[in-house]
Amino acid sequence: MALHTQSLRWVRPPLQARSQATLDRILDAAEALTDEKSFDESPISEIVRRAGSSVGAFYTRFGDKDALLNALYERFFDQAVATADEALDPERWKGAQIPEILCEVVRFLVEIRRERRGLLRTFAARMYVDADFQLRSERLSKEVSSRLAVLLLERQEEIAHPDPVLAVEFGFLTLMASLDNLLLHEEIPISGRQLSDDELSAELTRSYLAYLGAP
Amino acid sequence: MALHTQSLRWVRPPLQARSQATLDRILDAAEALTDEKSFDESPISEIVRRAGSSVGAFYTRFGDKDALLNALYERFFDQAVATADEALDPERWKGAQIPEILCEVVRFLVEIRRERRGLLRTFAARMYVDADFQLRSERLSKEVSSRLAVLLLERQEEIAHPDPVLAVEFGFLTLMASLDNLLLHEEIPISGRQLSDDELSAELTRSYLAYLGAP
DNA sequence: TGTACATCAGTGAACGCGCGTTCACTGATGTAC
DNA sequence: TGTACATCAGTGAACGCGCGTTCACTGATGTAC
Repeated sequence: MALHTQSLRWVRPPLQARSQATLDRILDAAEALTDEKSFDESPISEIVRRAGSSVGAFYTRFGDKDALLNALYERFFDQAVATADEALDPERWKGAQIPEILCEVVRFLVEIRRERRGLLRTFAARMYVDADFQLRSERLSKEVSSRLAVLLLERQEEIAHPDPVLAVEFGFLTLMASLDNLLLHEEIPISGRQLSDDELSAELTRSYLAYLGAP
Repeated sequence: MALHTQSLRWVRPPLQARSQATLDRILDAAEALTDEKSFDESPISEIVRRAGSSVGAFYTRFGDKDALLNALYERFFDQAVATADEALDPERWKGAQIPEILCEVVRFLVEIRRERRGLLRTFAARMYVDADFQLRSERLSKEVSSRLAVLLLERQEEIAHPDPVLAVEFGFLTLMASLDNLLLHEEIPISGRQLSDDELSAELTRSYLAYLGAP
């Protein structure tokens, strides 16, 4: 599985099913904790307690606490790329126009941010503080962005922006930045009230489309 | 001075010129350090050493380390609001159209992010981790946003978006989010190369204008 | 199929380092008479 | 104008807590013959 191939870089590979299960439980417990407090505020002792494991077991898998965060990131990365591959498969969108595509993509990105809010918040915070981590997470953005680019640039005649290649990527970065700001923090009221996810998606889609110069 | 009025909430007020100077030096040293490492990685001992002060002096001003961060924020807040008041004064923009205004505003916001990168990065990271801090820094965004809104909504006939009030604020949030993502991290190459500040400003302005539905 | 041995996996108490915070003390500034 | 006293400001060594990490040990799994 791609998951394990990637994680190898941060985790001593488990050789028995038992230790693989322990590893998974530790990752799950750590991710669950991100919904409650920041990574720095989550001691290893608490993570392993929730995982029904022990500190010693932790250190047979991970070199240090940072390796855990990186492993969490790799796991998310692999899942995200796999999902993007499927969702942005050109076959799937045959005959569709750009607005249709973006509307769906935005909706999907909003949903993910809801589901894995704590984890993504942890990553977002870390990026501002750790340049290496930022580099690694840029890779994910590029990975998704390039797949989306294929789709949109096939429909270049719908794009009025003078530099479509730039526009697609820049617009995507803007979109991601907005998503992180709007959905990973506490609720932010806009023009007096809290926007629903649908309204938010609609505005973000509208913004991306307008920037590209598509209908 | 507004600066001190605000800071009162986080700082025991200095009664002598000498202690005011010490306080300023501590704030300056702390802000300078944000260019080198994160706030968490900057021990009080190092901050005060750079300020030519001492740990004890620190604790006669600040209740704890958090109070320092909050004081830094208050200081920035007051400066930012004062600047916004001046820059977005309706008098100043008599006869100007929206594109002109936004172009200037974006350019200015980019510049600030260059000048105070470390500080803003510290704030950005903290927001993801500390809900109280986020609330406080939302106030700044609203403060600036509302002044910009006055300017733009005076020119409502230039705005095609069906809900101009929402559009102005939402567009501003999107703009700020993008600025933070693009300028507070390490350099991010876009479509193969590093964009200059001018190119970046141009794209961000174009994006905001397009979303509003202005020329 | 059973036995011996090697390696993997896991345990949790103990260690130790870093850093925020305290505190007993010295020096500077201001004020009252 | 000088003196005594109170308060403010500053010093830096010492404390102590939290938490990441280590380590001596037990138990489980796999393998060779």
